[in-house]
Amino acid sequence: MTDAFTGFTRTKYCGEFRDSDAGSAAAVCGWVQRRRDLGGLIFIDLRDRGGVLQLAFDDGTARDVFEKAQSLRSEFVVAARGKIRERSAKNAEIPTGSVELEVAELYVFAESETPPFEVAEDSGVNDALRLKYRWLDLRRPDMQRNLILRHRVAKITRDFFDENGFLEIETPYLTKSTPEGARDYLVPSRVHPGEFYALPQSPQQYKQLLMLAGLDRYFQIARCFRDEDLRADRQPEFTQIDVEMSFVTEEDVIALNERFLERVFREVLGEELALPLPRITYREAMDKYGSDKPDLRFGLEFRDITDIAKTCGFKVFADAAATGAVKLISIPGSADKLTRKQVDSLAEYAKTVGAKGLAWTRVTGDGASSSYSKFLTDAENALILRRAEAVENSVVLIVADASEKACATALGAVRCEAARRLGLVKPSDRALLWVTEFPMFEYSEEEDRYVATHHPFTAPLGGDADKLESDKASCRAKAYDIVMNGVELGGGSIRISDPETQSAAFRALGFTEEAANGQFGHLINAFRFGAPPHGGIAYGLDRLVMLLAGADSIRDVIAFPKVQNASELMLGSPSAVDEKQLSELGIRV
RNA sequence: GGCCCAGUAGUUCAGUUGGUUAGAACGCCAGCCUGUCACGCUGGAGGUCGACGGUUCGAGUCCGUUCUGGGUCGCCA
Repeated sequence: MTDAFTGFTRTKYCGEFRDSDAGSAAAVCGWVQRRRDLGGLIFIDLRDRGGVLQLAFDDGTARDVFEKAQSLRSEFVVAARGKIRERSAKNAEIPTGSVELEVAELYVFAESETPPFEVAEDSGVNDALRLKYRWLDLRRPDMQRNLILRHRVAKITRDFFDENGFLEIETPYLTKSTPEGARDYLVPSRVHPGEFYALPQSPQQYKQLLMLAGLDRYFQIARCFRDEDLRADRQPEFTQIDVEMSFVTEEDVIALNERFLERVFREVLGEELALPLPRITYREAMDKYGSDKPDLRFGLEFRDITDIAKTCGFKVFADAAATGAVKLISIPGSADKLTRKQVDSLAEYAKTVGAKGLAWTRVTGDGASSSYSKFLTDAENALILRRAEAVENSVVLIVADASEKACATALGAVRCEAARRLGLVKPSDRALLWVTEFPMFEYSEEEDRYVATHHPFTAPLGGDADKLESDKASCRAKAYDIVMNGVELGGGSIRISDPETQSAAFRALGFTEEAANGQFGHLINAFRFGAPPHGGIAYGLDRLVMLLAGADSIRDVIAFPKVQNASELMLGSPSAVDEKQLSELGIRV
């Protein structure tokens, strides 16, 4: 039987009681975490957002209250009044472990069926079940900590940018489809049958227009939508911290954002970031780590042996070196941990990330054993091991590919996988850096043309402006990414602010003037009326919170996420709609 | 669209070479228990081995298809 709720005022959250509260009256409410019925003595762990408090019922408890306590089960919603007292047996493991509530009044506001899984930290329950019963999953303390942390990051964001003169301005969610970039989510228009709004992939164009409008400094915590396949760090709707500023250079944007990150780390983790953050260029990142978002929590920098490979007698190396590259990493102190079998397993992994194969040498106390040395001269083998700086107990891993980029990308993935398997990363390690000087363009095999690496409004690097159309492959941009632990946390750029350069950029991307005007006419037009120099950045809030929380997936820092096939298991979206809705929208079945 | 992993009790898992009645822990139910805090003790209930089809004297186990979830490549300006 439950009690009618006629109002109840808690003293404070369960987890907030301490020694100093002993002797005072208290009222608490929450969910039954656990019942320990010792016969003449009952303990209830009561849980709310703030933590857990032990309720005690004993021979001093009124009989009807005691009997009510006997009937409590997991996840019942209850409230209790009584007196906080010091425990006779203390529990040092929990913050409230030295006190308990001596219950005088007990109310049961709701009973509960036995939950499909235990509401507890580290439950290890199947994701699908957790998401179907997300409201139970979110009762778990670790999930509540994550959502609280997310709130704090959002609060710090608003405080920081407000204090630095930024205005929070909302931009539309119903906007216009742009064929560049990710697939759009489309929303049919009832008023304009056959026409569609698009949900924004980011507020990019609006925020630039706000700069043209003279708002000078803007930020927004904005939901963005991309209809692409999901990953552990990618959801179809996600949240950006979107920032744009006028009259700034890259240095201004980077300096301000370093102070923002410093503030987040200090207030959320209690850690001091060493500023300025390290910076490496895109070129250097690709050359040393085979990634534009390198994980710098461990070393294992690449060494290039293309020159040695070119002239060697091993066809696999020589052929790759002729047009591409041969690169290696050397992992010291690993030969005793990476057995022959495990190296083979890494080679299998390498193939899944695009490598043709993985050549290796294990340097042990007994000398070197190698998958390729028999094809090379002693001098060439020695040269490679010297280049690798391979000391005793090292493993050297080599990738050769006729495309330098494919070689670097594959070895980069192997580098991260090897570090993971060898446990080279401590959970507390954090490595933040800026990656700068991104290329303006990337060649897209699929489209057989150059596409914008960042977006078509990114300004070319000072010295590279004349390469916009003449040397697309080597033209670099005033673009920068902030990277943490191998995850792209955010990225931004200085934007093009003069119409001439913008036209050149569109021409470089293969847009005719008509096409450019058709898609971006509003921006091009606006640039003719006095565009201030401007630039900005956007962070993936979900990823930032994920890393700060130490979560493995952004699903763990989003209250109601979607699963890999982009459906939401609790409400069951997407779902079919009835014919009437479709016909109203002018959509034929 | 491709590749990889998982699916057995409410939950997390084990299940040998294909062979008798599919097990454990936790949870749940009942009884006992006055200082527990993962309380303890005793007893009990609980299974379409994801689904369908096939091979076989016999399938949780082998094969095929499919569904669900996860990871990843492509994709993500």
